[in-house]
Amino acid sequence: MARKTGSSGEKTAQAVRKAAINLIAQHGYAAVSMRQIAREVGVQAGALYLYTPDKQTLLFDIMSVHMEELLAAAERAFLPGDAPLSDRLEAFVRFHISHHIGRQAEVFISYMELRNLEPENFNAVEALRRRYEDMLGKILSDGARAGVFATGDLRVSTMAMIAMLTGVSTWFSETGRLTPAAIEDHYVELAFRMVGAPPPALSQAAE
Amino acid sequence: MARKTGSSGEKTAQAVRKAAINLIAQHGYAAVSMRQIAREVGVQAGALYLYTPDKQTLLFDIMSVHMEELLAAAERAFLPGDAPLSDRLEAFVRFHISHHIGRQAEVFISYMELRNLEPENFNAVEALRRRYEDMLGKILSDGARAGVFATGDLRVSTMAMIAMLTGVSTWFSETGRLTPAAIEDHYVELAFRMVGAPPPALSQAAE
DNA sequence: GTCTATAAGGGGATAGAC
DNA sequence: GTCTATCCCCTTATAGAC
Repeated sequence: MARKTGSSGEKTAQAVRKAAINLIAQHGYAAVSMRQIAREVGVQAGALYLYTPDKQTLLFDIMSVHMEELLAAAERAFLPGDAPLSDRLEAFVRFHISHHIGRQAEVFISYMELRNLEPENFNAVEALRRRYEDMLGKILSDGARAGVFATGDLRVSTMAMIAMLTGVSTWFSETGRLTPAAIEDHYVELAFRMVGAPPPALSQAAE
Repeated sequence: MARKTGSSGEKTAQAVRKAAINLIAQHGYAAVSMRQIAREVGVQAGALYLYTPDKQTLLFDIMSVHMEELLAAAERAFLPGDAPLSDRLEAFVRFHISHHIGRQAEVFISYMELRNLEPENFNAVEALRRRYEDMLGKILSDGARAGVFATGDLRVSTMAMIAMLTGVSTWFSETGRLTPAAIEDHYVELAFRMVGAPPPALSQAAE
């Protein structure tokens, strides 16, 4: 990713990406001009085209890199299918919260700017998102089949849990009242109760 | 709201509002031009300024009217503080889901376009949103104090539940597999389990 | 690798005719 | 109540100097 049009400085390429992420998260893709990004980086507007063929590709790269990092990190954090279901759910929740807490700008962009992707790019990003959702879907469906989780409609429960968890990025603040660890614990508790299972920190007894 | 600059046709005013809502929800405030809105309405761009003093006010009106309608409808749907807590939570969840299902465009705008509001307008909309969140917060804190709901950290639980419920607007489709009534039921179940209370459809026994 | 200059077009908003 | 015409500014992207 981070497609170069020439053999330019890697440092500047990263600065462009970072500036674009911050500005787009703050003001929105359509509202941010290439001149603004250039000013933030400390170069002239024309120089940006050494690092991206156009503005649309810059957005697509931000979103697809974010989704690919999310998937790769999720796959590393995931427990195999033969691990206890409560461990698998807990690992997913803790991973999702901690990953999202440190990436508020990217998360925001990946939700908000889908509509500004050209159709081909949109489909690519959506496919990655669906793959991620399915990782939780698999845990919940395995749990429902095993009688450990009560999911009702699986798709609704999956979407509800993802929405609940991702919501952390709308209010989390580094300087806030709660530590990331405390927030993780809390969401683990909520997620377990949501599927009618005893939160791991409280007890191992059946409901 | 829907501030007029003159005494113009109410029908056109509504058409402008509706076109703006649909276009902004689809493409984003910054990406939609006044000319596009005018084309959708079937007038020339200049004529729009009979119905709004400027583009920013058009956005603010859409968002503040949406939030005020939400609050007014919520207050009508709400049960008094002396009603059973489970009834109050169920009423909130059913109201929230049904209200949001029919207003996907407005809901989307009210989340996405906050950053495009000028500071004064932003503060006004945020105050309305906070008032709405506090309505759920009150139900949960009353329930926690009565020992009926397990909320852990009240603010986290409130934000998590709002995020879970509002998420319905990202995937609901009129032509989808599930009816609004079935979706409502499902979210009621999830919400009750989330706070460790027995879903009303299943039983009235304490946990 | 970055700059300046510029092409080509779209933006919000207003004036004044009808 | 709406239209046409227009002002002035900003946009993305490219060309060519350094």
